[in-house]
Amino acid sequence: MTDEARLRVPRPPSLREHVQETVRSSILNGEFRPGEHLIERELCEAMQVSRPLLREALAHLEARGLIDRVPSRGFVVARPTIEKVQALYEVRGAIEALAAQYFAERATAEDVALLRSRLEVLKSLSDRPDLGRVRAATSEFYDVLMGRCGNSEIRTVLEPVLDRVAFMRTQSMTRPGRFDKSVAEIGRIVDAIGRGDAEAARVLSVEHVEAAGVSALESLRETAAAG
Amino acid sequence: MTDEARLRVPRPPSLREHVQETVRSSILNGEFRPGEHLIERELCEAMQVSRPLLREALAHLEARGLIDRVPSRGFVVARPTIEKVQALYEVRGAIEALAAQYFAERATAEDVALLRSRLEVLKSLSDRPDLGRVRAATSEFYDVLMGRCGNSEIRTVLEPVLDRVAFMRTQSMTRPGRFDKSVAEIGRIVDAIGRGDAEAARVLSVEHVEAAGVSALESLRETAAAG
DNA sequence: CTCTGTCAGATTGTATGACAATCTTGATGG
DNA sequence: CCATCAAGATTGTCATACAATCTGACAGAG
Repeated sequence: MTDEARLRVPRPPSLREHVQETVRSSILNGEFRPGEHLIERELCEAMQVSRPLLREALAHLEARGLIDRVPSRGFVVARPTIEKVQALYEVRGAIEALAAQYFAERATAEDVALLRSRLEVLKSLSDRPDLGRVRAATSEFYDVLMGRCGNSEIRTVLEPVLDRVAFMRTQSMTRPGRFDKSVAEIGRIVDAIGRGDAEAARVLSVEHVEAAGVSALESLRETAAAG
Repeated sequence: MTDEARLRVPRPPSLREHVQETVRSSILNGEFRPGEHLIERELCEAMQVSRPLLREALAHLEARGLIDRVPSRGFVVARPTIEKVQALYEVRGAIEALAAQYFAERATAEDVALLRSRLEVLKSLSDRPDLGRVRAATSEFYDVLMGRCGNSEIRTVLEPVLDRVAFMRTQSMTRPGRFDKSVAEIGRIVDAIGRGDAEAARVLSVEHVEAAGVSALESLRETAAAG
């Protein structure tokens, strides 16, 4: 780490950043549904910010693929199609596998311990899987995985992908048995990482995301058929 | 493809999109140098657009990692550090390998032929490697690879990564012998794809990007030492 | 009763102008 | 030569405006 980074004094997040994160989390936690039209004036009033500022934030989220722009209609929350979800899970698998591999190869014992502790939180939720808690714990697990895998750019690439399948993930997590299975799979990945077995961590990650993708697609097909 | 997509009438690109692409290409072709401060008023005047519009475009580019925001100082063209470039090449390798693998597994004969034709253009530049032409031909090659590999999301993830190493790539391409070697490596990847050998395409891609990364890091160290 | 054309309202796309907060620069004085 | 301070430049944010476009409702025709 350079001096520049070490000595940086923490700044309060800019207003725009705050707006951005507010909209983002509203989408991630399902407050804004996929396909929903985001009306600028309403959002401005709700957050008490100007339209240019809001539009900056929305442009940011658009670039991350979380919302789509429809010409002359404005922004809508990105709607997952089967094809897109399939593609996203494939990409997610490749990147997450890379993260797990590097984590096994490069992380310190302390990093591994931290990852284990995040896994324990996930395990502890197994009996009573409250959706909000599961989301938070999962997000914290990934925060450690992405942040300490020894590749600073994995986060910038993986985070948008995770955001875009967040909606699917909460859906598929509510399928009976899927959450427990998922936690068990993650546990095996962490075990491999703990052993320093990068190849196993990689393969298990690919398999984990593949299984998650199958589950997500199933629930997507169900809701598509139901709706 | 749905009717919705087939019947869509082409819209002129919005002004904002145009601004965004103009700034992007100015960065990619080196008109704006890494670390350079982008002064909003100047850009507005040069492009004859309003500041809110310009800032929307910049917010978009910031989300893609092409420019950085420095609090109270505005936007600067992202400056590649050795760590970041290293990390970006690692990520690029994983994603590009996935693209090559899927291309080998999923693309039609027509797709492969198109990819080959793009490779031929690259080969034809070997004797007189004009930088602009090389950039254009490389970009067209990747356009086919990303667009026809059978995973629509690889582009959304890989394109920003390629943008962010574009500067390094042009630098490393000017190293004696690197361009020819690179084209030869790409040729072997395309051959593997042509044979439908997905595993070979994957491995060769990883190796290709690794070699490119080594070359990029070498030239980065040189310029860092020189500057 | 259904279809089509039209019009009012809502919403976006974009511009202008403004102002406080902050940063940079250069001048001033010790 | 160094420290200090003032002036200028630039960003962060806002309010407002207006034309272009879309939506939905309504009226009229078949």
